Amino acid sequence: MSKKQLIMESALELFAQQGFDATSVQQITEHAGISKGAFYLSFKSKDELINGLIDHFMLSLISDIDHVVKHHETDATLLFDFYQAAFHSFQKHSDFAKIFIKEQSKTPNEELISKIHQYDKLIDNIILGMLDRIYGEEISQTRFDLIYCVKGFIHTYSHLILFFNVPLDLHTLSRSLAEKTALLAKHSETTFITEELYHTINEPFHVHVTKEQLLEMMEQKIEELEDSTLKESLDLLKQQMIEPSLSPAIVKGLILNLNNHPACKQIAYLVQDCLVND
Amino acid sequence: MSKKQLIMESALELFAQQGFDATSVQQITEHAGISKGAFYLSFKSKDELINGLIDHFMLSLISDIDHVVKHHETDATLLFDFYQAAFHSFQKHSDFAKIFIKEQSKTPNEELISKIHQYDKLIDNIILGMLDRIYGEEISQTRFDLIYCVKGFIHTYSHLILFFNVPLDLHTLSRSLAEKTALLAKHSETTFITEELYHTINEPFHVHVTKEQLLEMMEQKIEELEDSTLKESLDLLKQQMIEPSLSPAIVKGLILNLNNHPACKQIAYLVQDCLVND
DNA sequence: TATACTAATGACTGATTGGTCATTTGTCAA
DNA sequence: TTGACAAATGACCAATCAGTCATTAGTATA
Repeated sequence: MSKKQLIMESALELFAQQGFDATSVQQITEHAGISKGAFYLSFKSKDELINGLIDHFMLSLISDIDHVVKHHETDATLLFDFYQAAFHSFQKHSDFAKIFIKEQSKTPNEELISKIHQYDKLIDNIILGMLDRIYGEEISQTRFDLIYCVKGFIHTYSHLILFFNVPLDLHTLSRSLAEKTALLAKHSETTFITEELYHTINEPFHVHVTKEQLLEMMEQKIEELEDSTLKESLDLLKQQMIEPSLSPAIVKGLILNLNNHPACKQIAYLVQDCLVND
Repeated sequence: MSKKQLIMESALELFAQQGFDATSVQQITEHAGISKGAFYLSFKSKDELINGLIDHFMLSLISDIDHVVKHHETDATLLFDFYQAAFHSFQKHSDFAKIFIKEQSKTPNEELISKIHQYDKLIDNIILGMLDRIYGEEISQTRFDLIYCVKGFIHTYSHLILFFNVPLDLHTLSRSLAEKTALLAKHSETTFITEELYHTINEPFHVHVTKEQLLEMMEQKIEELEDSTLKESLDLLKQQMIEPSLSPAIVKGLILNLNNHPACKQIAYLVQDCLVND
């Protein structure tokens, strides 16, 4: 076993027990039976070690479930096998999994958050691909909500697997979740996460809507809408963006008008951003 | 605002951004505009502050959703109102909620983990009570699994609410989750979490606020409040706790007075627990 | 004004951290 | 045995932490 691997395994165990911050490099090297200096021959810093661990686990998990989804012949047992693969992967790398669930969104390291978010998107895509393949058009209204439900199931039940030392029947669990997922896919009808919302969430950093783009979006919305109050509010706000003339209170009120209608919330958000920041 | 409150609010903001460990007492006191020494006049240690914050938020959340579940007349909209209350509470105390979701089972502080686990069990009981009330025998095989599904839904969608700065329609979200929960309750059949397993995981427990602690909290609240009705209600209930003399109807009315004011809901919950159980 | 008391301060302590580097140890070939 | 080189060490550093305490500022009473 290479020194790097030795360190990673020692660190893993301690991180799972105590978390990143609470585990010192000293502890890691003592646990691995090496000196502090030797640690820094293998890793440039503690952060580099953490990054390496995250990469290792996430790639392992993702390739596990991706393999199941991609190389599956009949759709009949796909959901079941997906859950089975996910939970097995969690169990196999339980120390990794514990860290991942515990330190989900710690904030000292911007790079790390972005990395986890990227992996999360990959998982989303695998789940979405699976659901589309099984249900096709049937779930066109609820496919993004279904992703969140599947991830919610995995999260809560993983907690059970990882943090309670009881023998669990993963076969029954996977069967149970496959049944639940199928029920939601076939009968759920209410859309909460629209395609638009989903894409806004998943690209929050790169999304920069220019003033021109926003004006165009407003124009389009005005044509789509029926309600005259909303149409008028949008039109006034559009003019305000081109040539400010209204008082702040009026602008605020107009934005509130939009906020009251679900179909306009998204655009209200963008308009507010644009008019407040100018 | 008392110094204690000032510190708690300052700390809250910083904890939500950076986490517990990454936030120093120095930072908190600078943000609050007081000296480091003054911090230790209000709190015995940093841990005591953290404990205080957890207690404050969890009791607030629990009393919010408990109130909805207990005082609901028709079962028809109960699920919807439950989700609505939960998400509103999360949004209202979004800094608290962020901390709770981030640092779930983090610190090596044994006491804190146990505390959070105990609150989690309280929430489980409220959810279970709600589900039993709506569906009764119908869900006898799946009631414990349903708890985990409801919590899974709340967890994933809370993530959306808390960590992405987008406008969300909580009304639609609650409707959507109520629909999903109803689907699972009515059609799901596979049991994974048996009664035995559930009780193995959750050893019995009580969050116990002693009478003395509660009296002290009431005392403090009386000083904070302005409204004379609330002050008087609290004072009468305090005397009632020391030396019962009022009729049950009066006590009930006084508690209702408190319930009408958001800032007192949580203390109302505790007082009710104390006076009803005695 | 003098006195008594509490509230508030911030320099300080001792412990711990991530990271460095002069030194030692181990392992070769010559 | 020697010399050359890499591998490994751990004392050390600056920074930071939670928590303390002698001192000062502020306020109310006599």
